[in-house]
Amino acid sequence: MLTSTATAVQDPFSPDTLALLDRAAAFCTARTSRLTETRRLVLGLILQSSKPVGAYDILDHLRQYQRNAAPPTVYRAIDFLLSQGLIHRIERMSAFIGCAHRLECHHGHGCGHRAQFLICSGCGAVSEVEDSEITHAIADAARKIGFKPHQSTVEIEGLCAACQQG
Amino acid sequence: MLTSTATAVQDPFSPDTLALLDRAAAFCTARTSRLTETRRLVLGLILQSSKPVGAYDILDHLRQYQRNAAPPTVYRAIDFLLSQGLIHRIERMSAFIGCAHRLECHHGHGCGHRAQFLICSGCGAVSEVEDSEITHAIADAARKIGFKPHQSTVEIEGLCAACQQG
DNA sequence: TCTCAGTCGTTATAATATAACTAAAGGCGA
DNA sequence: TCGCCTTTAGTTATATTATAACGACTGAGA
Repeated sequence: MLTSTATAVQDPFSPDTLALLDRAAAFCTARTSRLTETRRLVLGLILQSSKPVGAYDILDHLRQYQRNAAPPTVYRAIDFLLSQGLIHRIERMSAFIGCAHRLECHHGHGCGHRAQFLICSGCGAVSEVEDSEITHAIADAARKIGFKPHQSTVEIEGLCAACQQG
Repeated sequence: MLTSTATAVQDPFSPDTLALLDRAAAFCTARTSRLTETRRLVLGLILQSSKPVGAYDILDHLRQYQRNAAPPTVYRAIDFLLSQGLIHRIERMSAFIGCAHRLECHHGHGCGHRAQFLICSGCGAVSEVEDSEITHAIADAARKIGFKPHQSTVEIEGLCAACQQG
């Protein structure tokens, strides 16, 4: 058994997060994309947070594990994770959250990417929903004016159930 | 009649823009808010553009008329115009466009603020719609999970009718 | 083994936005 | 009109978010 001198910092994640990271690794393997160590750390840091996290917050935490991490380190990982649909960017906050549907649902990995986000101005938490009424309404509205939609951002700011009690 | 030495730059706006600025001035007067000269210039510069404009683009142009304009000059004007609903921020672009409904419709000034934006990745143009299906779908989805919505951002990226021809 | 695509380290800088403090201008009641 | 107070604007500095550019390393396949 190794003792602690010069030992690298332990993997910092909770069992829940570790389980999600395992799913993410499997997901990437299936797509022949590579969840490298840096990418895995960044994803873990995002998943670990109950709120969206900014790139420089991620960087601060990442530096506990990789002393020479720099902004491009984080942004490259973020770009990868976005491209795989493993995280989402919340535009209003310039921050990132894990994708609930990629990693948490048990219905397989094929779910669409038509997510909407509910941002609580009380506690800062963001929940992701996939509401087909919204999705269809958007598609219809676009079609009506001859616009061919490719991707949409829906961010709803307000008060979550818990914060309405306070 | 004054001749041109040291004359201030002429008001730079097209007749269309000037008409909109007149409406905006009336709108502000009615609300007892003040469309000051700087705010009017910034609004004019935004309205004049067919695409969303960034704060520093505005600043560059503004400096033709106010040599000592600085970032806060522009951001203060933007904050005011946003607060009056005279412009919108396009989150995905960190840029601003005039509010079509405040200034262009002839149905009075009371229209709601539940706008959605269609962003063309071909030409960069953004059009604003107010689609009640989308608005209702969002309200319903929020209610379903006990979330009290306050404001929402809907930005749909894709190809406009014209750019689909190309 | 060679090569190529992909990934990462590193430095510098671009682009967007705000803090903080001072001064001027405008509205308003006495 | 005067003085007071609120709003607006000038100015400097800095915070925050994001990308450019270039070289080195790595791992997979020809």
